[in-house]
Amino acid sequence: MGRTPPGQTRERIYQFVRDRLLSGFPPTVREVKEAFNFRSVQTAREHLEALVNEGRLGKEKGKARGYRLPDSSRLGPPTRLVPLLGRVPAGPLDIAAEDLEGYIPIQAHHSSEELFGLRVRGVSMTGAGILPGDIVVVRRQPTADSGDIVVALIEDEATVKRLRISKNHVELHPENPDFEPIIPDSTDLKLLGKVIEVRRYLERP
Amino acid sequence: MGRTPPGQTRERIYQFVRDRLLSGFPPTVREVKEAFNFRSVQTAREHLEALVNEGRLGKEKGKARGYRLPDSSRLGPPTRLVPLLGRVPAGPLDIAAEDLEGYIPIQAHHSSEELFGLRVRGVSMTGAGILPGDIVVVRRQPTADSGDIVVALIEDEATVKRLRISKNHVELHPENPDFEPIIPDSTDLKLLGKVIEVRRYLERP
DNA sequence: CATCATACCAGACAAATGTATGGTAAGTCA
DNA sequence: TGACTTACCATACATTTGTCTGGTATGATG
Repeated sequence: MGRTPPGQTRERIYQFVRDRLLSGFPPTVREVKEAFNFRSVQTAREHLEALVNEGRLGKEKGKARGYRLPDSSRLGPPTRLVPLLGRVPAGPLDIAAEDLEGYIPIQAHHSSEELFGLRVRGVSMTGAGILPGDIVVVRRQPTADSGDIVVALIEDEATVKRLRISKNHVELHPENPDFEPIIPDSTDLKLLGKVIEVRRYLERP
Repeated sequence: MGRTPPGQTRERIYQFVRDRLLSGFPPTVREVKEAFNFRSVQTAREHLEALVNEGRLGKEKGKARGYRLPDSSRLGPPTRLVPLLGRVPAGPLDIAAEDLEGYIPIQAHHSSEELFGLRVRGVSMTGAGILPGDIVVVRRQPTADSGDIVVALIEDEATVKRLRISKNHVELHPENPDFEPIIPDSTDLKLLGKVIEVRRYLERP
């Protein structure tokens, strides 16, 4: 019976399970057994239980595929995939397939948040470090605070701007001196949400 | 026996299952049954099977939690958690616990890539849309091309700059007119890697 | 040497989970 | 009206999956 030094297989099992969990399809104990060519399910199970006892994995006891990444401050909030949209619907996030560019992984602090990604097309926000081609991650909300960077729909066209609220009206400010603020008619403006994250991919895969 | 118009429950079940799959924990048929207060497992199963027949869900037949998003759903490359470092080691990525600020989820195109995140501290790259507090995602590599944005160690201090390579020497250029290019002595320079992504979190959790 | 901790195996059992069969009820259409 | 489609319910069975009990073997330590 071959046997590895203490801790070596454990570490490889942790990485296998972690990768499976991040890919969205948790393994069964038997899948771990097969992945490592053990002859016994119990071998896999003992490694997994040890990882749970060390706090590196969480677990829903007795449930199929029940191992989880733990909710710990080290790993941060749970990760989920959020749709990257080519076009934003005005209503609820019923995503038509042709509007879906892909998905991006986001650490979501509150699971009730409805998030989406949108690709920036213009240069009106370069002064705020938001360049064409960047992706903004937007939390859907119908209102925002003055000073927030928001995504708004004006006559069915989505735009990223800084919101300025005064007594009588709302303004959408660019962060680029070549552009003028937009003062939309209130019936033409629909605020979609607040930009909570900006991402730039510098390299094509 | 209450009953909804055709297609309405189906749509809500699709969204429930899709969100569970995007969050990384696929549901059992019984979990769908309970989420929708059905009295019978078979009700949930029939909706799920219909979604499979419509091509909106995939499935590993006979497997627990076997429903999947179909391959056409453009999920992108697998996600991994990449360490966010407070200090960059000059050697291999053996991370001391005090240097680890947390983890960020990255879609990794090549599993052999060694990645880390680093928080930007200065204003020398604002012209390139990289602001203080941003996180740069770095792929460890010992060389890069002229024009790449890189992370380099100069006298044990990590800096983010644009690399300029000429015949005789290497320069590290800021993207801010208030700063001068750095022309390091070649023994003082260690190139750690290339910046492949920039992230800005606009909101504290 | 005995003891302990760790890494593995074998087999059986309990529970979770997927699946199948038979059914009711409502709405639409010819 | 009958036939068909769809949305639900009830029950049972088959299979997968988690768990437990008993075991061997190796290396380190007192």
